Amino acid sequence: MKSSGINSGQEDGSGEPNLNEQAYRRLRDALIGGVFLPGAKLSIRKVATALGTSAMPARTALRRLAAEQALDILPSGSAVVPRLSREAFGKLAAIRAELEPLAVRMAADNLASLDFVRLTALSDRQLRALADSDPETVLAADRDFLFTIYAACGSSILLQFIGSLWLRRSPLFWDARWMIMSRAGLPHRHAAMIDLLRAGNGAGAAATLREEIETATALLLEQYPFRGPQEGDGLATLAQRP
Amino acid sequence: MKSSGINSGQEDGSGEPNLNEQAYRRLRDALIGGVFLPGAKLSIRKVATALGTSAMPARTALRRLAAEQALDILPSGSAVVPRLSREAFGKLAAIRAELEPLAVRMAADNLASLDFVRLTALSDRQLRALADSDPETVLAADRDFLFTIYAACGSSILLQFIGSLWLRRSPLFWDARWMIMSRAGLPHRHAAMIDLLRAGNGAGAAATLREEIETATALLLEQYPFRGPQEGDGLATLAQRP
DNA sequence: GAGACGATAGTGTGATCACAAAATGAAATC
DNA sequence: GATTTCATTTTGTGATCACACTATCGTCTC
Repeated sequence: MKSSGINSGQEDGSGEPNLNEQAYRRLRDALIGGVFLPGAKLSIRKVATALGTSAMPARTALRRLAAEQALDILPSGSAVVPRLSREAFGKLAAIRAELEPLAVRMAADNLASLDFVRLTALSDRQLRALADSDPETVLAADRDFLFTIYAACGSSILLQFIGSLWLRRSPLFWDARWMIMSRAGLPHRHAAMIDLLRAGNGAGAAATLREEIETATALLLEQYPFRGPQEGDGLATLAQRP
Repeated sequence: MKSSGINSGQEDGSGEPNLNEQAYRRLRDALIGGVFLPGAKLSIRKVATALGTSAMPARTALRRLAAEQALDILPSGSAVVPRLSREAFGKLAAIRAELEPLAVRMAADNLASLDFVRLTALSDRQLRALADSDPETVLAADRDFLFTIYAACGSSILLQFIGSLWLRRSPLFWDARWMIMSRAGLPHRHAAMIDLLRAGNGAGAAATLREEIETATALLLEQYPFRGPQEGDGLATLAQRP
């Protein structure tokens, strides 16, 4: 991926991530890692304290995540981790089912042999984690696998949109991780996608992914207790994370 | 559209838009209206002066627009109006061709008779503006027509994504407005879409829209002088707009 | 004319503050 | 127990400032 000289204001002049960017990344990673439960309120001052910064970087990061749809804003102005209704989750999945296969199709001609080495390793890693009942690694390997493909699509906007969708539903997915773990057939599809992509069949790989998204969505729509109980806000855990 | 009690931090307690939101809307509308040329730099202090606020609302609005992909951020941290390459424009259109028909399909069952009255009026308005050689109204009627449909899709995220795509390519579209005006067949498709939607054929309307997006994209990819000359930054015009 | 250098102006970032609004908890009332 | 009221605390917003970095411009040298 070539750098276009355009970034998101993420580094100071020396190339180090500035405090805005560090706060954003830590919050983003915390969202992905299930630190916050759906419905958790994130106060600027409390996040700043947990991150060890003044209020400004926390505020900027929270507002950025809100603009990216990862967080909602209450009428009071407070940021809150989205609590997805069954309907909202279904619609989010419908958007994913359009955008992620598009990214696969766009990426198909750009994947190099090093990418395939990496994809194979990630697929294997997921298999092992599944056998080891390690949901965190299963979810991470899944994410890394798909984003390795998407990274080759050549569209930073498309990557951003997909990232937003993943962020938005991360808390729910983390909450549902044991349900997802019990689902059969997951690793075979990644291996199948690798084979299709190797064979130059981007459309086939895209269709396989679409089916995977739709299958996972149907499972969750059927089994996940939308609007389950919520406790705690996760800020103590945020302060402890690097 | 029902309010979910969740907003984007856009109003103070009394329901008035706060300064952040006012600055955001004015900048957004200025982007849509072609006030800024692609490549124009938007300094926080200059935008604040033009808007008549302190730096904070301007800064917040610029960062929000950047997070939404409407603006890019240079390595220096300055916000800049995106200058789309031919490739980037083509990819942006590919994303539109996935998301906007999805919105039409999702909206099809939710459109009410008042919506059709409005859609018909907007289609007629666009016809008149086309006859009157009034590009601003043509583009505005096109936008209002489509967003009237999309508003019924039931997904705030999808609306946000589509809005982001429209914002990002607005400066270019404004620049290309006379080229777009010369294109034949535009109003017939909106009338056809209305008929299809009335008949409950959301998939047909979505396919018609997809064809429209792809036709317009092909025209611009062929004829628009990507990386044309750029002058001025538009900040004086921003200060004058309400 | 091209490039390097230095001075100056402009710029974004992060910190901090004040204020008004929202949230919270306790006490009183029904 | 449920609701209302009130006092207090918390909270987001907007303003302002200082600082370090970036951009610009003018001058000098080759």
